[in-house]
Amino acid sequence: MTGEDREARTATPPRRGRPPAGRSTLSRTAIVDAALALIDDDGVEAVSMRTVARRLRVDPKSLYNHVADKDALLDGVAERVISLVRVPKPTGDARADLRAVCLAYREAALAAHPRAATLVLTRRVESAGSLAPLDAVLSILARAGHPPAAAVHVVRTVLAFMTGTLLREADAAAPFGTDDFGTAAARTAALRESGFPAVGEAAPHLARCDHEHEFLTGLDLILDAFGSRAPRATDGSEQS
Amino acid sequence: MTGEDREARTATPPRRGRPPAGRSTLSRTAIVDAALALIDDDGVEAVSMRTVARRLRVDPKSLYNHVADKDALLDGVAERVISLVRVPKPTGDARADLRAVCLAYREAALAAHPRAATLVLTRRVESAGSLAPLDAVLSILARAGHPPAAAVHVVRTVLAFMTGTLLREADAAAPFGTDDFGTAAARTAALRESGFPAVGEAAPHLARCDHEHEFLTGLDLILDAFGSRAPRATDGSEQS
DNA sequence: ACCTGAACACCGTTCAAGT
DNA sequence: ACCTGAACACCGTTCAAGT
Repeated sequence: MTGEDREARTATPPRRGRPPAGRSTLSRTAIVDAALALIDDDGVEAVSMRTVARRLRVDPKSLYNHVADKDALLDGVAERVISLVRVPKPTGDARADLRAVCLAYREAALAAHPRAATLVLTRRVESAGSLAPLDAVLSILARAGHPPAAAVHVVRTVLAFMTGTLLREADAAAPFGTDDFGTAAARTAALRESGFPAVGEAAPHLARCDHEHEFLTGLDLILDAFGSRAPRATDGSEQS
Repeated sequence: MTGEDREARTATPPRRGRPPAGRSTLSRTAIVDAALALIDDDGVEAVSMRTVARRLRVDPKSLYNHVADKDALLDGVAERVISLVRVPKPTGDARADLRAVCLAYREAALAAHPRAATLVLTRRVESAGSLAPLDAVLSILARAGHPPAAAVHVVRTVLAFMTGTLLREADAAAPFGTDDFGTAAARTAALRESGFPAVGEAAPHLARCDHEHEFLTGLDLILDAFGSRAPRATDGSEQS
């Protein structure tokens, strides 16, 4: 902070033209880094081409030499975060391995960069860097005997559950501190007075949420459900 | 369009001060209506205080007399769409009744206002008008013998799955036409060349998606899973 | 109680001109 | 190949002044 001040005071006036040979200040990855750091500090809504450029001490328009537009930049951030998923080594126990990948995904998307989570969950990202977790899950399922069509279906169901759950976690984290007491009481009261009988009855349970427990038990439920459907042994072709 | 031109040419110069008595041009619901209509026509990203105001032939700043800010306006739109869910009459068959509410939710959130879907799925809305579907689900579960804590857990798991699934449907609808052939082939090829073996293997299945089938079978899977856990009969208190 | 003029501090993006 | 000055067409929002 004081370091930044000193640098700002010493700053040479912005030079024009190509930068001095080897000193290629800017790059796509540097820009994505800056955007992610900005999101970590101030949230997604703080991202603008101008604020990102400010962080890099660069003219906003310079970004367009490395990134198509703001939308592409945000895609880049989402992709980067997914690429941070540390896919665990498979043990051979399909169910446990699936669970482990899901936990790693939650770790990267939610714990490491909580304020970038909505980006990751909300944007359709399918570029090279982000396919590793998908590949891991598909190969676990293949080894367990699921034909590709069935495996894709499992992936989609699990991913849908995870997206919904993590999205809920992500924006619960924003307004309230993780486990808030006062607001839980207020929310209970509000739900009680809503005029909806069943909502009123369940009010205290609706007002607070143990996110981790919710995630783990929901995931187990779904994995159990798929586990109880015996996968086809070796044959890939089926009647439909 | 020609009608608009004519009106625009005839338009009286904007009058100042309070409008002529009974003619209260503006209201919160009128503004939400206009925003929703705008979203239906041009998508969420087309919404600005200025475009909404233009649609109402009103000064942008006038909106602030009825709506706190743009964020509150978008909340209002999400709430309105949820309030459009037509909760079906319960038949007494808990499983079928749950399924019916979920289908109604999908109908309202996705079929009726597809371009507003992300708004509904993405914003935490808990105000009076949008609690009806939640109340319906909770009362179905209560009647089936689930104690409140368990019922809330079921709701959360099902809602997470629905959020993820409908979000996927919503932004698949945007880029591609519902069932695209050419792009499916292109996507298959791209996934094959990704260098990830399991992804390559499953490429044709990843490239296309029967959204309705995916939704229905996923939902059945989850409902089956909960169905196989016998609900506690009458007693609400348990050991934990 | 509700509207608007003037104004502020922002945006994303283009393009030609520089080195 | 990469940077920037000038510029365009937008934003959300405030506030005092009007009726």
